[in-house]
Amino acid sequence: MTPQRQAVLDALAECSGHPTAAEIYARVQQRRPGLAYATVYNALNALVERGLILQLHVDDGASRYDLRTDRHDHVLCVDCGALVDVTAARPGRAAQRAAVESGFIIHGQHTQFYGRCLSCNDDRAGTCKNV
Amino acid sequence: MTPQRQAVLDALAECSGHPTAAEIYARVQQRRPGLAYATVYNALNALVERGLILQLHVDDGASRYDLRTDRHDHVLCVDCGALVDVTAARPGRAAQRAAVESGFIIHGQHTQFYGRCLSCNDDRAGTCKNV
DNA sequence: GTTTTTGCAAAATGTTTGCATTGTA
DNA sequence: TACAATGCAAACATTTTGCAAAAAC
Repeated sequence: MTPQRQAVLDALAECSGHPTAAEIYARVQQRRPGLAYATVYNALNALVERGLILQLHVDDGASRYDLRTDRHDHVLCVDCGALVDVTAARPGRAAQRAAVESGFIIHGQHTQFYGRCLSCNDDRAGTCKNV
Repeated sequence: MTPQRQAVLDALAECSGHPTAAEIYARVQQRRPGLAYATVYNALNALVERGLILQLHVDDGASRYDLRTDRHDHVLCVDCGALVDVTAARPGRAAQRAAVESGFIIHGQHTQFYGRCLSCNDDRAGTCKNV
């Protein structure tokens, strides 16, 4: 754990929600100006490999990173892109059935829910603050 | 539905599994040489918008496209990248709990299972044909 | 003293855009 | 005629790579 990686981890902790690499880069600049973009990616990849953070692929944009590493699922607002953690469903039956059906050995699972957040649902005018 | 979009749809149907835009582009070249890469993307986006195909974001690489539009889930081999359809779990309880927990109105859900396919599991030497 | 990491720029990858041209309703 | 789609190149966004210098073990 180098100072740079710690700085990236700190920046991730300070960002609310599930920031992208770009957001983490912007935040980390406040503490360690000049830290290279590539180093942020290096650090993020290293942290993901070590299991200290999660990398999420919620849509076709940039990856988002998540400090929470226990098993949990996510709800995405299709209007504003807000991403919220939710308690994971028990793996149970679904994983077992998927294993039988596919012949795969299954290690994990992640469910992504799609919907509309409270703000986007209340006012259809698009004044949701998360946009 | 233009001839180009039909050609893209045909190419998708001919590709086994869940091809990327690049694979679809390569395949469509056989029928309509010279069809532009951007047109393939245009066509894919138009088809996704119309609900004729699905766009999947399984990892940080290229999007994969899926002819199957009924609700179903996917199993990903973390070694070779093979992606297999499986029957979707009933939405039921999990979605409802996610809605309560997040305050979102939830329209849909997709579960991604992670594991290892039969080939990758049998021989750890990496002779899996899907790689 | 060897191995890993950083920093930088440049490359690779995946996708979209601007715009003139073509085709279609 | 109007409207949308194509084709092309170039732009854009995201992420990785190559390599020299610096730091860590």
